[in-house]
Amino acid sequence: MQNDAVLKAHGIKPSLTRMMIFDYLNAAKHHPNVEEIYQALQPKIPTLSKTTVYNTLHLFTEKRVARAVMLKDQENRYDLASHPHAHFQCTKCGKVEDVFRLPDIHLDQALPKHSVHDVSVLISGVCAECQKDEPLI
Amino acid sequence: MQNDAVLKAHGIKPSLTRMMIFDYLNAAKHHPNVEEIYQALQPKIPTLSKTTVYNTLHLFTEKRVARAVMLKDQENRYDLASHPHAHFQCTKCGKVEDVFRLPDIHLDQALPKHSVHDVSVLISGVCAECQKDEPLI
DNA sequence: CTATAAAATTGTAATGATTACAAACATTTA
DNA sequence: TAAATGTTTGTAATCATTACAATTTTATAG
Repeated sequence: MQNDAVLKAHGIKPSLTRMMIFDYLNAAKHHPNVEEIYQALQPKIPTLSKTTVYNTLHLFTEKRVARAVMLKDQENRYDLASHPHAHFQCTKCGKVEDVFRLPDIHLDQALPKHSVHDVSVLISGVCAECQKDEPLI
Repeated sequence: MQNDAVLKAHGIKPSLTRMMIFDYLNAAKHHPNVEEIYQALQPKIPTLSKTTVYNTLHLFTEKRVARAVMLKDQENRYDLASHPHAHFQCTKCGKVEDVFRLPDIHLDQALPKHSVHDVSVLISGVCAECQKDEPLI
């Protein structure tokens, strides 16, 4: 599928700027942040503004074309380390719930040469409460 | 184990401030941020500064008494949504690697009433490169 | 082909969490 | 008791993100 078709399929009008941001994400093997995307594309789109990059990424995320990668760059909520568990965050109301009883994730095969200290699992979606409020889409 | 013993066991001197922050985390069922911890404890410790809360949480995290919870509050790195995978971030060099071949996480039993849109897995530890550099502790 | 409306893009300023850093204070050790 | 070490504090700086209004571009109706 061509890139513009991917955007259209997600209900996004494929403007040039959007296409180029999509292309950049598509080619990037790392996980670029806004600054990086802006610096990379600004020479090609001289009028590009950082706000547009923010807007576009928010749009992509909302329409599920892209997703935000959770990293420890800006950590701001804390848990005692004693009870490992996952977190569910509702995209409607923002509430966070603990999720226990997750299957163990075995990493030995996937990461044989790494020393694993911690595994964070964040599940996002719509909680039971918010599903009552919202009609089916 | 008493709280001060927990701190000592992790090599942290149990000062009053540290004990109270530990107690607060221990009692909190949600995932408080720095502001919240500060607001809750400032009446009890009138001289408390926010910097101390930051310092203490960094210490706790470093000594593995607490851990930072990954949430979508400040999302700043992006991925195309098309290839779900986990991320490994090295705590020494900060490098991020993709991790494929993770076992599927089945959430139906754990979250029967929720609508799950996305699952983010962040593994942290020391990468193969950085293990060469560092002698065994 | 205009005129109008809608959507996309831009730039500036504000916000707010986090960090840097040096000073003040407390505690331990010689 | 003095010196050294560790802890706490306050202020200022940083930096990603957001708010918002203005501008430009694109689509649509007459």
